Amino acid sequence: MGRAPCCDKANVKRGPWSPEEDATLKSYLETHGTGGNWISLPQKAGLKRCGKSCRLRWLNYLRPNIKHGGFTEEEDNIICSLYSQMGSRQVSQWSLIAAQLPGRTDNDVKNYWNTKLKKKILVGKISLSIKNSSTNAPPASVTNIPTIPCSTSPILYIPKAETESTVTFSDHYSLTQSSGAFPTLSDAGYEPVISSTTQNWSQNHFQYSSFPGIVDMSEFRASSMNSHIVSPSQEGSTMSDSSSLAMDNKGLSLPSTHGGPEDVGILMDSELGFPSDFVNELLFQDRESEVAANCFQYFADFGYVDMKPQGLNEGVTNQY
DNA sequence: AAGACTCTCAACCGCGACTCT
DNA sequence: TAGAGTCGCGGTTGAGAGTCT
Repeated sequence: MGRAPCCDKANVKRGPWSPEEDATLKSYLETHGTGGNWISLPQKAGLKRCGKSCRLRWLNYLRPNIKHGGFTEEEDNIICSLYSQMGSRQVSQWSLIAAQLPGRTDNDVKNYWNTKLKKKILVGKISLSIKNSSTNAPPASVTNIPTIPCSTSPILYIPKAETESTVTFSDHYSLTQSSGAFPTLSDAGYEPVISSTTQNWSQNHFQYSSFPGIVDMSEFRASSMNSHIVSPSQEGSTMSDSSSLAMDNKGLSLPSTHGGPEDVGILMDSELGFPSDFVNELLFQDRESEVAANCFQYFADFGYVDMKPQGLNEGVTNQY
């Protein structure tokens, strides 16, 4: 037995809102507010709409100060950083991310991620793998995330969860350590560098500058014009000219020896066989270097799917 | 020029969480 | 405490616009 419908679907209008309906809803809400009940609101306002539809229309379109389209690079960075921290199945993920972007709605952020941002991220003539979660730790609170003005290095710091520790380095990269189970960069002998931009942050907020054996892949991206671009939400439709597989976080169920169902970040394997993190544009250049060895071990613990570009390897190789 | 294909995003859906009685 | 009603979320759909062939 299913749940009772929220409204009489036979007697409500569906589909796009007309300007008149918008005006009616906006006028009513500006005068009366929601009255704490969206379900009864359309009847009071004289609209033949479902209450949920009214709520959605207001929140996503009519509400004051809503911004549409034209996401900035800074907003891109914030979304990527938060997404990679939260994973794809974090409850309230999109609303939490949207909360960090004034004027943006969760629907906007979600659409933007699914249609544009994933493509930007997935640019690169390298095969990709997806790393699953490192932790069952509670999600980091995002309400206190400081963002650095664009005039400085665009660093976004994610506060530590109770059982996690996170080191942030380069402009976009961080490593999260869960309950001391994985080596950190400081384990490898690197001291944290406290950036001048971090002076108001907690002393736990470390920024690492550069690491031998790890290179910034963003430089590669510019030259990766023959990349395989994937729209995971529409996989299959956009890949007709490529042997690459469309993958997203929900597309794989990876075994984890460390718990958590959420996918956090995405690992790739370069053509050279070195692990990399394409979300954060870092390539572990040298397996043998001290840091890379530690980090590689860190990633290797998770297992990953290795996908080779067409011509190098047919199909998908699991490396669990 | 036109049909096929792709992309975008507003809107809908179902479900878990929450609130109220 | 249980059940009904409602809210708010992520996932998904599909119409229309844009682009390609």
